[in-house]
Formats: sequence, structure tokens, C-alpha cells
Amino acid sequence: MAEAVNIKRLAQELNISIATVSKALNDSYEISLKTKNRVWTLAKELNYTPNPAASNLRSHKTKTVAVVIPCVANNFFSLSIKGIEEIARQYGYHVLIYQTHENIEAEVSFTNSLLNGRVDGILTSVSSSEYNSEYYTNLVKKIPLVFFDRVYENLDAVKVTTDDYEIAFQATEHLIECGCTKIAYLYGLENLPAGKARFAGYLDALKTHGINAGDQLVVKYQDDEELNLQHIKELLRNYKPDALFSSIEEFIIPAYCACREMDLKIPNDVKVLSFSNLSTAKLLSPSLTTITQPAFEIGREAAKSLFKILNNKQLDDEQNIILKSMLIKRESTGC
Amino acid sequence: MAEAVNIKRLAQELNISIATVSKALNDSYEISLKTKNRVWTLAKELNYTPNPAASNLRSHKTKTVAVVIPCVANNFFSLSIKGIEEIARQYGYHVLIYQTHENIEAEVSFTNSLLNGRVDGILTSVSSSEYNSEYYTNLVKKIPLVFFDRVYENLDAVKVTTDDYEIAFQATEHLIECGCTKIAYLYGLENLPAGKARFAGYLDALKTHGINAGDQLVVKYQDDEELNLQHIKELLRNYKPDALFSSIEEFIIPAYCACREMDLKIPNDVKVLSFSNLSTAKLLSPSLTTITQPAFEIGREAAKSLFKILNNKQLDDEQNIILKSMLIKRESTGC
DNA sequence: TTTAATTACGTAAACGTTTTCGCCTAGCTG
DNA sequence: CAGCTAGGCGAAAACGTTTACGTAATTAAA
Repeated sequence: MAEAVNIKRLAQELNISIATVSKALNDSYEISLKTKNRVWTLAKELNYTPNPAASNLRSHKTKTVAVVIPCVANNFFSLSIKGIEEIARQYGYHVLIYQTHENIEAEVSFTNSLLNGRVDGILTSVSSSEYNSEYYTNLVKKIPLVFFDRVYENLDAVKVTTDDYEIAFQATEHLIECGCTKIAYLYGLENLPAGKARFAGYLDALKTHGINAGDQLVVKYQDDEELNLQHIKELLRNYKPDALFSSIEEFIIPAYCACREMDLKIPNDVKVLSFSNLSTAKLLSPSLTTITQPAFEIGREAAKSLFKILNNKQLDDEQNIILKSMLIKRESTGC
Repeated sequence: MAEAVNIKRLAQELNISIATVSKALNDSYEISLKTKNRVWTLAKELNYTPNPAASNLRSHKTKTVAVVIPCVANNFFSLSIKGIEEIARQYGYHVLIYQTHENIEAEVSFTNSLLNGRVDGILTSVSSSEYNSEYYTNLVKKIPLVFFDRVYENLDAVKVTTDDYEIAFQATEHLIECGCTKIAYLYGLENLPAGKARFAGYLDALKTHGINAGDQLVVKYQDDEELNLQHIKELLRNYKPDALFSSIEEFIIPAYCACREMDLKIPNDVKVLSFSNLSTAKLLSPSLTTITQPAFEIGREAAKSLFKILNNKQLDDEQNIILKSMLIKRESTGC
């Protein structure tokens, strides 16, 4: 908008060539300290900042990454983004946000649109609607990509996940120790490894303790709050479980509401436990026992891995980074 | 990464000039429909997408906007971003995210770094640490900028806000109707118009009903959860208010905890009401009466205004868009 | 002293678009 | 038939960087 201040302008005022200015700005070894200082001070004086488009066009580096996630308005993802953004600041990267709304077509469309050099890399937590392994197999060959939490397996890419199986196993044992023998499962993310692992942890814990699992005790998540409420009420009415194990945060409100509407007291009549990053879990009525994933840390780790790749740093041995979740026991499982 | 597919390539394969391809892709009137169709089909066939850097460098348009906010891990802001991102998709814009962590220097540094053509416009909700009107007075001259919720006044820029004064007045009256006469105020955003308006609404409602306000009944927000808890406990101990009016969500947890620790029953001993976008307000113990801002709508409206400006569309008369918040009465004010 | 190596800088091409301007042809007007 | 107009397209410059390569001056090695 104002008089353009670019490299050419700096070069003219200092009576040196454009190339020298560029190299000085990039702290090249070819330029003497004296010249560098002249350039730097004038640049600061004129408030010069390089034009990103020009720089990117020539150098094929954007210093920008994309975050492709289902939705930002979710405690887990907003915390992840917070972590990603903080690391990005440290590394001098910019962060683009794309929401898929659990729609695989949107997901594919977004990521495809990022392959023309708009970003240097992608951080993603994939949508739960479908598992399109083939697409991602090709994608990871085209651009540096790091998965977090909701990942695709058996791909040549870094994955940051949590101990879903173990913590679900542990949480189920907690319910059993509290005396539950008829534990219902509120099933989310069933197409994804994370969802399957949680369910497997649940099933194996039951088996270990000689408890029969039953399909009737499983409610699958629908993208409709009212429907989930109905299903949980039917579950409670027809099969009278003594515990609800919710594998995703989205089941909390319908679960609590269902219990209230059916006049079932938590934890006396039915115990409740959920995966969740809800900050107010301890203020609920009754306070909710949660499995809490380190969402912020997951974002940080995923971002760190991506930036290491982009800076051609050696990745410490492993492509699979697994962080620990926490089982936080509260009143809703009361024991 | 693969064989570059660019305009030049398309031109060669079709035996036409680069200029013609470019114009065809941009649906220019200069090009015949026949040629356009040839270009479009080949472009689709080769999976061509224009290089954003080159396009931006030449055209000075980035199709990108920046969102500068205090923090994404906050129900209000994550909902706003959700709204912004949805509108951005519709208009074909990309969204960059920057978190200031309520730090004015970070805020200034980020926005300055966006003036070199990285983005076409900025959406921002400013930090509460300081009110640096002068900086923004200059900024709005340099780049299209839309404020939402946390705004600077008297600037030539669109502002999307809510009816803070009116709803705070109304909420205070609600507490008075419930029989409260000693209403404490948990004061956040005191440097910003939004914070001041809420406080003014509170004060005026008290005055209207002949109730004296007192400085002792006001607790100001600190960026330290433990400290806020202490201050609220001291408030409750020393001045025994019969209601807590919280002007920001961050006070909810310390307020509830303070009441519990001091063995005060909500709403019998003390009523509680807060500005909040917490989805689980109705599940708290007891359920929380809230003033809920239309965060998602605010994001959408702010984004729409910005894109109208960027597309040189006439703005419908007004620079001030004011949306209505909702007072949702629940058990915590029980009456 | 001669030669090689090193330092410090400049020239110019390249990145992939958009856009101005001009050219050619065909069709129309008078 | 001359002269115009308009439609359709191409040549080339420009956007602001980065970088391969060349070169002159200085220093080090022989």
C-alpha cells in the first residue's frame, strides 16, 4: 500500500547489488560482516520484510504448514492446535487450518489442494467416516505428512498417538473393580485404529475377568445428538447395564441426560466413564471419571516431528510416537 | 515433486500460448468457449492447480486471511474460528491462525508480519493486556481488518460485537429478582470495551434497583488459576456476597471450587452466573446459568464482512454489527 | 615473485503466474 | 470495395525473490 520497500530499494540506497542484499539478509557466508550490518540496519530502519510469495516462488519453501482436522470446536482438537501453533511459532512457521467435518471428500479435496506448493507439510487427524488407506498411501509420497491421534497405519509417515488399548483396558478394569459386571460401550471412531483399539481394550479386559460381552451392550455413535440420546435410553431401558464406557467425548451429554431422564442415579444405579478433554469434568453432577489424552502434548509432538522432517533433521529412531493418557477417577464411577 | 504440471505444460500440449491458457483458466471473456473447454478438460486431466505463490506474486492477491486471537483452546474462540473457517471455505479463502496469549507485543509482531502481502485481510479479537489504540489506528489504514468481540473503538473498521451492556444489565436484574442484594462481580477484560460494558451493565442495574455497589465486591481476573481461587475465597469469606456474577468463562472453575471448599451451597447460599460458551453448563453441579454469546455466528459475520470488503462489495450501511447474547437460566441462580 | 586459493561481491536467469498491448482474421457497414 | 469493428489469441514484461556462476581483489602458498 505504501511505497514498496523491497530488496531492490535496499540495494539502491546502499549502492550494492540485489544479490548481495539478498545474501546478507539470509546471513550468507559469502557476505562480509560489515556489509551485512549495513543491510540489516537499513532493513530495520525501513521496516523491510521479504515478500513471502516471491521468496516461496523462487525457493520452493513456504514456511507454512496445514492442519487438517475434523473440527476446531472440540476440546481435543483445539488443544492440539494450540500445541501445534506454539511449536510453529518457535520454528518460524505459519499455520493454516482446514476443517473436514468428518467428510472424507472434503478431506481429500483439501489435502489435494495443498499439493501445489501452498504448504511445506501437513498435520492431520483424519475423518472417521471412512478409512481410505489407498489415498493416503499415495499422499505421503508427495508431501511430508504427520498423523496425530486419528491415524492411518502401515504407512511411511510419522504417527503420534496415545495408548488407547492399554488405557481402555485399564479403565474397564476400574469399572470391574467398582463392581460392574454389565458394562455397556458407547462406540465412536469405529472405522479408525484409535476407535478399534479402545474397543479391543474394553473387550479384552472383560474377557480377562471372565465377563461376557454382548453386542446389545454396544451403542454406535451417530452424528445426531438426539439419536444418540434415544439409543442410550433404549440401551438403559432394555438391557439395564451397570456402567457406561464412552469412547468419545460426544457421548457425555446424551449419557448424562439419558440417566437423568430415566431417573437413574450416577454412580449408584449406573457408573459412567468417558474419554474426554473437558476442563469442567470435575464440576459435572456428579463429577466425571475421564480418560484424558494429552491433547496439547500431542499437538506439540506432531509439530516437532514435522518440523524436524522439514529441516532434514534425523528423526529419533521411531515413526510411532505414543503418549500416555490419564485415567482420572471421580464420582461418576464412585468407588 | 512429480513432473511439474504448470501453465507452460498445458500450453505446450494444447499448442496455444501461455497467455491464452491463463486467461482460459480465469474464464476471461477474451477466450472462446471452445478453447476454454479444451483448457479446462486438460487441466482436470493432468490434475493441474495453479501455483499460489506465482499467482499471488503477480496479482497481489493471496486468497488468505489471518485470524489473530488470544488462544484457540477456549470455547468462545474455537467456535468463532469454526464459523470463520466455514465462511472462508465458501468464499474460497484460506485461514491462518495466530495466538497472542494475551500478549500485546506478540499481537503487534504478528500483525506487522502480515503486512508484506502474506494475507489479504485480518480478523482479530485483541488481547486484554493493554489497549494500544494508536497502533490499530495506523494498522487499519494498511490492511483490511475486522474486529470481533474484543474490539477497538472509534476506528475506521468493521466491528462485530454483542450486546454486552444490555445482557449484563438483564443478568444482574435476574439475580436481583432472585432476591440477591449483595452481588459480587468477577471482572475480566477490564481494559477492553467489552469488559467495561459488562461491568457498566452490572453497575447500572444495581443503581436502577437502588443497590449500592462496592469495590470490595469486585475481583479482578489474574492469569493464574490458583490466585483467582484464593481471591474468590477471600471475597466469600470477608464480604459474604449472595451472588457471583462472572464476566468471563475462566472464573467458572475457581468460583465453583471456592464455593465447595467453603461449603457454600449453590444456589442456596450463593447464586452463580457467568458469561460462557461451555457446552456442558447444563451438566454442572448445579447446572450453571449462563450468558452465552453466539460465538459461531460472530465468526461467521466477521468473516462475511471481511470478504465483502475484499471483494469490494458495498457493506450494508453499518460498520458496527451487534449480535444478541442469550441469558440461559439454570439451577445455579435457582428461582 | 609467481601462482593458487580465498573472500566479497555482481550478473543474470529462473520460479509460474497475470496482464498490457498489439496483431491478425473475419465479418460488417456504407 | 475500402474501412471499421470486434473477437480471439500471442509476445513479452512484470511481480520480488534466490541462486548458479563469474570475476576482481586480496591473501596465502610455493
